[in-house]
Amino acid sequence: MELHNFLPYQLSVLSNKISKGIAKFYRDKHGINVPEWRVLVILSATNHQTAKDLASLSQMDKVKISRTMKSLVTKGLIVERTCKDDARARRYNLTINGRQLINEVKPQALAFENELIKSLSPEELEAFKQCVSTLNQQVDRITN
Amino acid sequence: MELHNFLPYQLSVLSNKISKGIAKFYRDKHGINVPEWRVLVILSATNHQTAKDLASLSQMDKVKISRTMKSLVTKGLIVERTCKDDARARRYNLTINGRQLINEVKPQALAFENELIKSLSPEELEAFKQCVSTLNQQVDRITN
DNA sequence: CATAATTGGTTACAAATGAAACTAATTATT
DNA sequence: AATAATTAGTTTCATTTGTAACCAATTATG
Repeated sequence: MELHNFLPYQLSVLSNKISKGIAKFYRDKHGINVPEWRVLVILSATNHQTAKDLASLSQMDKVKISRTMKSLVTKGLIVERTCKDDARARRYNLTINGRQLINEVKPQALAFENELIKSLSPEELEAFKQCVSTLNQQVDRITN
Repeated sequence: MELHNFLPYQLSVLSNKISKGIAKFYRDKHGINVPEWRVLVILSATNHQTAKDLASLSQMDKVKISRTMKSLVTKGLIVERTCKDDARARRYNLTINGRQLINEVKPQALAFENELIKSLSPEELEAFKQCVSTLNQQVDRITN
């Protein structure tokens, strides 16, 4: 077994490199981290979610979400509103600033992704994404 | 932009799930973590490396390696020997215990990988690995 | 309807991580 | 050969993360 040929390792290295590359855009210029970025992206598509929703949509655990929401509120990027149907929960919405940030960073993130997948042909990319999806289901099957 | 369609996100989720799945084997039973595991795997293939070598081979930074080596020595899984040609460096070798651990965990890790890639056809897998490699080079190109 | 079980979210504590400053040895430069 | 620059590795400190315990509200059960 060579670490370099071990798929889990290869994926980990690749994924970390990519994440770091993109994080650079929003960390350096806007001082937000990966969990914050993910929550903002989700809210920019489907506003007005609860922490529980966001945890599920982002695949992050509830503790991380809790801390992230607190931080985003402090930074003025989202607002917290009470939840009519459940007094334990609250719903979150982007503020003007939050939306502005997203509108600024999103194109850069997409450009990065584009630059990246430019190295694959459309067919290769399609097949690749399909594999990622298949593998994802398979891990779930194995680990549950 | 939907987070679920964003390749960097998909890869991150997949990679983390897989890593956790494998880490379970060596964490629960042997109390070692991912960096420790990686170093042990490398040493099991090519013993007698310096910290610098291990950092490069494992793609982890020198601080993490430094801490990992210390911990592995403490756990009796590797031994530290002085380096003839450079008094700053030392070389590391697996102990009997270290080798035993690797021999026990490696098959489980490989079995996990096998179970995983079973979901792809040999051609799909080949193409997938090729893409991973291409993307890796492309990230390096972009970020440097 | 009272109580038990569950659920949404937070807090506290320990461990992991990253960046920068640091020490000591080596190599390069003059 | 003396000094400057680089390199191997460590330490320190602040930030992030994970686990478990926790509180309060909701739902289920007898």
